Formats: sequence, structure tokens, C-alpha cells
Amino acid sequence: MNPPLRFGLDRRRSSDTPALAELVYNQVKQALFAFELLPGERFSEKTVAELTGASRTPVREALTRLAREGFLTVQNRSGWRVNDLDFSVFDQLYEVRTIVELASIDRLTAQTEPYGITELAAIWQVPEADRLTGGPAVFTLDEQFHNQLVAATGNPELHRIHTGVTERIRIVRQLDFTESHRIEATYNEHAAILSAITQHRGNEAKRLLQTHIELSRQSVRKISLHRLYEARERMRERAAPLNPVSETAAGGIRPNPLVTPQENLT
Amino acid sequence: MNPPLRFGLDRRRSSDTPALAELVYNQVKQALFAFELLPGERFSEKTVAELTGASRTPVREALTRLAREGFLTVQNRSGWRVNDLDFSVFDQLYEVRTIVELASIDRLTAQTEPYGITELAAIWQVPEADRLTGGPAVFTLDEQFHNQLVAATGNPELHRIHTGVTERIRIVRQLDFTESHRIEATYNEHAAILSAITQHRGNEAKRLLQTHIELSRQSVRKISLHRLYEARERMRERAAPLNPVSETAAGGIRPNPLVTPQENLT
DNA sequence: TCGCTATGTCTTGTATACCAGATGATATTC
DNA sequence: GAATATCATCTGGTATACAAGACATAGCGA
Repeated sequence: MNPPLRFGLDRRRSSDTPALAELVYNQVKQALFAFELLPGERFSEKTVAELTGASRTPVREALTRLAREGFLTVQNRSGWRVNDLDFSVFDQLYEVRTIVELASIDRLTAQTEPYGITELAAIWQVPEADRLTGGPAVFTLDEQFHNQLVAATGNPELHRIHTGVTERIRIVRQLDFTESHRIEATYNEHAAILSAITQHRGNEAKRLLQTHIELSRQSVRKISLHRLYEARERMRERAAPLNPVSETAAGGIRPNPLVTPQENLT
Repeated sequence: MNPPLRFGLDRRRSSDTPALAELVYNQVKQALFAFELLPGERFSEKTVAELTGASRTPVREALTRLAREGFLTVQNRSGWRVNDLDFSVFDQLYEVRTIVELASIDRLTAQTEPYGITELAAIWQVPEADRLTGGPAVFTLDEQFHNQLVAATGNPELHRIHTGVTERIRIVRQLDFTESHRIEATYNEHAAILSAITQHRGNEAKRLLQTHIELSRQSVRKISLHRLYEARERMRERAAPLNPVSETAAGGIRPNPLVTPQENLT
């Protein structure tokens, strides 16, 4: 009889649990990454409140935060909307990421023994047989790898900014680890970068890292567009028989496009 | 009979005015920059609500945002606190700033005619007689100068990050423009940087910019500590006659230090 | 005088009430 | 039948009510 709970909170009301707003924040963010909330989708605070069991106050705090981080937009008095996937923004974020990580390499190679690098080597410089193959697992390791490069600079503010960028691009970047040859490439490139770092060949490390990020960016873009195209086709097929006239006069433009229009689909 | 209004809002309830939370946010932030809210000071949401005339809801939203930006801290159920001035954090932010602006120079000098650079030249490359001398005015121009360097890259996300850093360091950076020789130095160094950029001498521009930021950082640190020492002395003098026994047993440590302890005061 | 306890007050965190603007369906007019 | 006016409904923005933890202090006992 209740509405279908896509995510429920089920929270014990014992004392010092983390703030409810924080739980809702994480719930909604996970839903975004899992595409349970689709780009372009509109929803209300009331909906999220009912789905999570919280009241509008903490929900609102969570949504406001997600909006400030670029995931959502609040429309005057007419609801919230999941932001479109905008590849021009992702390109900007990949550039920021490159800038930060290259600067980190500069600082790492100046240190005699950069913090945490040996641990990274133990993960990435392994025989092929010992490599992980699961996409989500490698994706997590990949984020940790790049995260550690920045953390090792010992500059928490730089790290904080990098973390923010990582979260922004996660929604598309995770798709890069659904193809096995991309996982292989990640292993190879990470291993090479670590070699260059431990041997204090800073310029080579930077060159390798820049190429690594750029290749990943291009791959992610390609895969994302492919997946979104598929998803759109599925939606079209499903929607068509039920709603044959729902195509607007604008020639098949969906009311909620999954991606913002792109000129060149490199 | 009312409490003294340090800042009042006086808001017309006409339609599409900006959100009340945003107004409160700006009010409080200005109060922080003006040292009307001192580092270490504690206050409650109720106080701010009464001072601004808003209710707790938008106040809370504003304070939460300021906390996320690093200005405030909320203590469990016992009020808000203005964060201490932590020079180790400022050093980190100055380093982030340097990284971002150097990367911007790289991108600027690759362009044939970087956007907005001629406008900057018209401001900074002027005869000494035409230079502004007012501290606040030059401070504003200084922020605009560095801001424009990043904006000209055409990367809004990079720009957004730089803006955030600028706001974080503003509270101490503004003090750099209270000394005339620092204003002179700013004019000279900005002019030189612009020359190097327009002549596409990227490496020289970067070297000049890095030195410029580093000198500013050191100066700001020196001036800030000096000012805070003065302020603390004033507080001590004023507090002493009224509250002679308020010094705790810890040997004169103030309960709310204006700065976190620093080992080396370079 | 010192230490401890109980209690009352103040604080945030959360839930709810209220309001005005936005929206979309429906009635109306030409 | 098409364009337009109307109105009921839904939305976020704001104010307020309520709950429970934190903290200071007064009181009490020794």
C-alpha cells in the first residue's frame, strides 16, 4: 500500500548517530551514481522525504548540498531536477584533475620516500595473474590510486579539492571499468607511473600520468555516450507502445534529455 | 530594549528577491571578513536569527554552508564557533592558488590573445601617478587580477575552485593592502607579469607569478600575526579591569585563542 | 571548604505548519 | 476548434513547535 521504497533508511533512533541529513545525502548520491535517479529526472522534496522516512528539513539540507556540488538544480518553486550529464563540464573537471595530479607528482618526486607509494606498488605492480578483474573493485582501487597521489603531498586542502572533483566525475568514470581492456590498460599505466615516481623520474611520471588521464577521459566519453544511447533506445521502446503520441511536435526530442546536446562526439 | 543590531536585514517581502538564506550567508561572511565575528567566538543560531530578523531555518542553511566552506564549526548540541585562523591551512590554500594560477598561465600563453588581458594591462600598467593608493580599492583590483588570469582559461570549473580559495584566504589577504609599500610592490609585480604574458614568455610569467604569490603569502603572514597580537593585547587591556580573575589556571591561555598555536613564525 | 549530584537552561536536530508562487488541467470565449 | 482565462493543486521557502543532548550552576552532604 505504501509507495515502492527505492531506498529506505530504517534508522535506529539511538543517540549520537550521524546526522540524518548526512544519511539522506549519501542515499541520494548513491542513487545518482547508480542511475536510479536519471539525469533530467524531476522530483520533489516530499518524495525524497517519504522514500527515506525523514522529514523535509534534513532532506532539504541534503539536496541543497548536492545542488551546491553540481549534481542537482532547484527550480524556483517547482521542484528539483537531476542535472544533465554535460561532457563539456566533465572535460573541465578532467583538466582540473590533471592539473592537481601533475602538481602532486612534482611534489612527490621531490620527496625521498613519498608516503603510501610502496603500498600502491604492492597493489598495481603485480603479476598479471594476480590482477583483479572485477570492474567495481578495480574502479575503487583506481580512485584510491589517484587519491593517494594527491594525499601524499601532505596538503589537505589540495586533497579536498581533488576529492570533490573525483566525486563529480565518478558517475561517468565508473563506466570505464566495465570493459576488460580498459582494466588492463589501467594496470599497465599505473605500474609505469609508479616506476617513474619511485625512480624519481618526475618528468616521465608526469608525461605518463597526463596520457593516462587523457586516455581515460576519451574512453569514458565514448562509453558513456554509447550507454546513454542504449538507455535512450530502451526508454523509447518501452515508452512507444504505451504512449505512442507522447513525442512532442519538436521532432522526437525527449522532454528530459539524458545529455546536453554535444556538437562533436569525439 | 532590543539587542544591538550589528547587522539588520530590513527585507521587503516582494516576490523574486534572492533567497533569505543567501542574504544571511552574505551578511555573516561579511561580518567574518570585517572581524565583527572574531576567530574563536561562539554564537547560536538564535542570536544570528535575531540579529538578521530571519528565522532559524535560513540562518541554519547559511551557517551550514559557511561551515562546509571552512569558516565555521558546529559543535554537537552546543553552538557554533568561528574557526581559528590557521596559518598552516592558509599555506595550503596559497599553494593551491599557486598551482591553479601557474596552470592558468600555461594555458594563457598558449592563446594568441588571452581574454581580458588587455583590460588588466590598462589597470596595472599605468604611470605611477595614476596608481590607486586606497587599500581596499587595490585589494579588490588585486583579487580581480588573479581571478581574471584563471577566468581567461575558459575553464569555469577551474575558475570556481580558484574563487573558493580566494574567499578562504580573503580574511588575511586583505591585510596585505594596509601597507603602502605592499601596494607598490603589487603594482610593479602585476605589471611585470602582464608584460611577460603578452609577450608570450610563459616561463618568465610563471616565475614572476610564483614569486609574487610567495612574497604576498609571507607578507600576509607577518602582518596578520602583528595585527592579531595587537588585537589580543587590546582585548587583554579591556578585559583586565572588568574581569581580573577571568584568566584560567592554565597560565593566561585565553579560552578562545585567535590563532592556532604556531611553531615557527617566519 | 571541597566534591558530587541533580536540575534547569540553552543548544542544535528534526518535524510540522503556513504561505506565496508556479504549473497544469479545465472552463470559457471568440 | 483554437486561443485564453480561471482555478485547484503542487512546489519550495520560511517560520515555528518539539525533543533530546550538553553544560553550567546551585544545592547538598561530608
